[in-house]
Amino acid sequence: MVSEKQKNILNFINIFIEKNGFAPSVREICQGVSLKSTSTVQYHLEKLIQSGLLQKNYKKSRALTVNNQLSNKKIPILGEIAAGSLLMAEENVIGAVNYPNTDEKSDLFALSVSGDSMIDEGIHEKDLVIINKNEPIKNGDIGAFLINNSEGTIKFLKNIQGKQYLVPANKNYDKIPVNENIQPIGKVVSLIRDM
Amino acid sequence: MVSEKQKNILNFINIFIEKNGFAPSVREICQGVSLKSTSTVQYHLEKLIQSGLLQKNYKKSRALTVNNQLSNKKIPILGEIAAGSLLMAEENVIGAVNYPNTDEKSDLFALSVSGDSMIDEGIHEKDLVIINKNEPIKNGDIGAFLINNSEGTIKFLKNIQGKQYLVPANKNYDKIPVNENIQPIGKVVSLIRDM
DNA sequence: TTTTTATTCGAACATATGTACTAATATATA
DNA sequence: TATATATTAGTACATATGTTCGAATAAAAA
Repeated sequence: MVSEKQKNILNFINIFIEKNGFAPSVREICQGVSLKSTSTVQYHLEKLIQSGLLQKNYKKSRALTVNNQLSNKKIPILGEIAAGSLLMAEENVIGAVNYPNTDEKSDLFALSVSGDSMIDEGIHEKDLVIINKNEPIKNGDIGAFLINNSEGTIKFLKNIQGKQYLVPANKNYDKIPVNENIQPIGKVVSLIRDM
Repeated sequence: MVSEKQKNILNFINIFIEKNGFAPSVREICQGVSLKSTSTVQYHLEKLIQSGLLQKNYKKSRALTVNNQLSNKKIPILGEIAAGSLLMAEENVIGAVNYPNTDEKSDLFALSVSGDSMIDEGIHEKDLVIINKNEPIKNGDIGAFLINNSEGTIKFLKNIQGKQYLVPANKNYDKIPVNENIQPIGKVVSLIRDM
C-alpha cells in the first residue's frame, strides 16, 4: 500500500523531528528524499495520510505529526491495594512512569513491589514491575495475581503434577495452589529499579 | 528574570505542543495569552531565549523547541567492551533506551549486564543498568568500573578496614582491592529488566 | 521630578510554506 | 495493443508566518 518512496519520506520526517524537535517543511522533505517538486511530496503525503501513518493540518506550516507507535507512553502506577477490584480507576493511580511503548498499544500499568517473596528472582521491595494485563500468564511466567479480591502479588505461575501453583522465589514462602480465590491480573513484562 | 507573562507564554507553548504535536505560531501565541501584537510576543520570545528556556529557528515556522528537562531522553546502550577507553564513541553504541530524564542533564548511559557477580543483589545477566558517569560512587553504592582498561564490571564499592574494595554480590566471587588498574565509570542509578 | 527599563500595540514587509493545476513519464492492468 | 494507475516535475498562486520599525504606555529607578 505504501511505496518505498513513501516509507522513505516517513522515515525522513521521523528522523527530522527527532533531531530538530519540529517537523520539516514540504521543501525540506523535497531535499531530504531527493525530489524536485513540492507537489510530488504533497502527493506522497496525501498517500501517507490515507494510510493513517501521518497527520497533517491544512495550511499550517510544519504541522505534520507521525502516528508513531514507537513513541513513549506514560503508564499509570497503581497502589498496592489498587490492584484490587477497581483496577485502573483514577483514584488508584499513585503516579506515572515513562515507558517505551514497544509494539501494540498494550494495556500496561506498573505496580510497586511489596514484600520479598520474589527476592531470589532479583525482584526487590519497591521495584516497579510493568504488567501487561492483556498478555496471558503462561506456565513458568512471572505474573501479577489478585488473591481474595484484595491482595495483589507477584509470583511464578507453575504447573506441578498437573496442578497450577503460584510459586514464590523465596525458600521461606510456600507455594499457593491456584483456586477460585486467585485471579490473574497480567504478565510481568518488565522491571524498573531506581537506586 | 522571567516575568509572569513569559512563564505564561512558555506554559502555553508547552501545552500546545503536548496537545498538537507541533509548536504554535506567533499569532496563535497572541491569542493564547491575550496579546494583540505579534511583536509583543516576539519580544517575550526573545527574553525566553535569553533565559535559555526556549529555542527558536530564524525564519522557520513553528520551529520553537522548549528546553524541557522533564521530557524523555534517549540514552545510549554501550556494548560490553565499549565500557573501555572510547566510552561514548559512536561505534560502541549498540542501541538506545528511552529513559525519563529527571532533573539535571546528567550524562547517563546504559550497559547490558554480563555475568552473575551481582546476582544476590537482584542484578541479572542481560539486565540493563543505567549509569550516571558524573555521579560519584560512594561507599556502599553500586558502581560501574573499568578493570585494566578493558573489562567493564558492576560491583559494590565498599570500604573495609580502611581499604577500598569492589565487592560482588555473589558468594562464589572474591572481592577485588581497588588499585590503579581499576577506574570508576559512574554510579548505577537504575535497572531495567525486560522479561 | 527625570530617566531608564519593561511592556504593549499597530502597521507594514519579506518570504517561507502549503496548495493547486497541468503535463510528462513510467509502470501496471485489461 | 490500449487503458488505467502511479510517480515526478514545473510553474504559479495565496497566505500563513516570522520579522522589523516606530511609537505609546506603564512601571521602576535615579
